[in-house]
Amino acid sequence: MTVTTSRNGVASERIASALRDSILRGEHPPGTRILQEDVAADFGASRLPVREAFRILEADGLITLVANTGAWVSRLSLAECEEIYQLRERIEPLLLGYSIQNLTASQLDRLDELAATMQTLRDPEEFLRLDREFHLLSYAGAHTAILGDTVRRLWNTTQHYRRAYTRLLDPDGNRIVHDEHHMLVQALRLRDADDGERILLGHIRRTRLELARHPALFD
Amino acid sequence: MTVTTSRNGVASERIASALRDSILRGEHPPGTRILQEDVAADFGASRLPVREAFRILEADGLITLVANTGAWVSRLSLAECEEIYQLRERIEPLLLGYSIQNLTASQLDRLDELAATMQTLRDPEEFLRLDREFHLLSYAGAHTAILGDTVRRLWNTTQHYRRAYTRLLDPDGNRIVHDEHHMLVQALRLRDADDGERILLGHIRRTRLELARHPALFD
DNA sequence: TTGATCGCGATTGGCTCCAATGTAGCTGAA
DNA sequence: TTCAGCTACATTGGAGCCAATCGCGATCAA
Repeated sequence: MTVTTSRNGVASERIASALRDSILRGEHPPGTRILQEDVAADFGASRLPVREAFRILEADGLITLVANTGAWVSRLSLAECEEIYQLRERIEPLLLGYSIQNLTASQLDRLDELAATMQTLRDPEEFLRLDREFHLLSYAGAHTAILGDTVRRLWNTTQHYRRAYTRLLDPDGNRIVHDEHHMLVQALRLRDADDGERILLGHIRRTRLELARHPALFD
Repeated sequence: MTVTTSRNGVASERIASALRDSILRGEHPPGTRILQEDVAADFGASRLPVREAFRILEADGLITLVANTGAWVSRLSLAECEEIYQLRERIEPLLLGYSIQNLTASQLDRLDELAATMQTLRDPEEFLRLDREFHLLSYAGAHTAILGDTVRRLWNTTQHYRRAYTRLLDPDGNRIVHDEHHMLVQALRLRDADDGERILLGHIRRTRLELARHPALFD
């Protein structure tokens, strides 16, 4: 399941959540302008909660606000994308270490199922949805607020580029990704933190290096 | 120099910036409630830009918003503080590696000066100001947006606890801190990234362990 | 034809008023 | 005395209106 639009909270948070999902689904590519009035009309609200939602998404790094001018879906330079992947190389193994001790049997089964399903998928958008669920679920055992939010923010910021990259992955690249999924789940099952962190680090590093080979995807 | 209230941007950003500084200066201890109307009156504005400023500070982790209820200066649990320090152990050496190549001679001189001044200071608030400047300046050579912002956010979130901790540091603890300052500047001067990262890592780790010995500072 | 300048329209920023919600204090009965 | 329920107030959330600002296009001169 994708992240559903939360019914909790006030309008600004609901709008931010829904807008975040639609940006992550690729409905607004990087560089697209977003008008307060359009969003307000979509949600049947006034512009005020939309302005607050924009502030939330700006802090998430998903949109860029310019005073008196407007809001645009954020673009990344290749350098910024590399920064994010270097950060993830440092942080995610730590988060996985927290998570690996507490994953339940049903969560591990679901991870297996996701890895198997992704192997046979043809649709890139469906792949991205499952990949996101795999990613979030593998960290679900870590009962951390700050660490988890930090990783989630970094992941979201690069979603557009993950999409573009996924669409041009050759069959061999796909095979590597699928192997990594299966190996990671196996390490999680064995509660082998060292092995899990090693596989994860390798995956992130490999992706970072491959993205660097496609500078045309960036500004 | 403290972080000055930016004159750039619109009211909500100016208010957020000024409020951030005053929280970091300790004028609103953790758990303090902040009313929209009070802030609006302080800045001669209506509540609207204040509401946007609150959203910005919430994303910074400095205040906590509860719908229909109010805003409070964030508190940290010991576990969250440990999370932050573990993150910093992973991230800051990376940031220092970027910075060490580009620090100018005048920046290095200022770092020397700061280290020496802090050694003779008696006033904790003045120490915190200089410590913050030292921290920011040592990373000034890193021309990174995302990495730098992430570290700045983590640093800000723990400022209250750094304050409380500084006030109860014994003379021996102070001596260690001062030694670390001087050693770090020396490594920076020699452009010795490995040594700089080692010293920085040791400093953060030591502080994390010492904070864990004072659980009474936290919730 | 090209460049700069002026003005208009589109869009965002901000204020005031009103509605909704949560909290605290009071009243009453067990 | 204590606890439950109710009422009133303080505070936040939201809508509409007006002002400020920016970008774009038209106009004019070189």
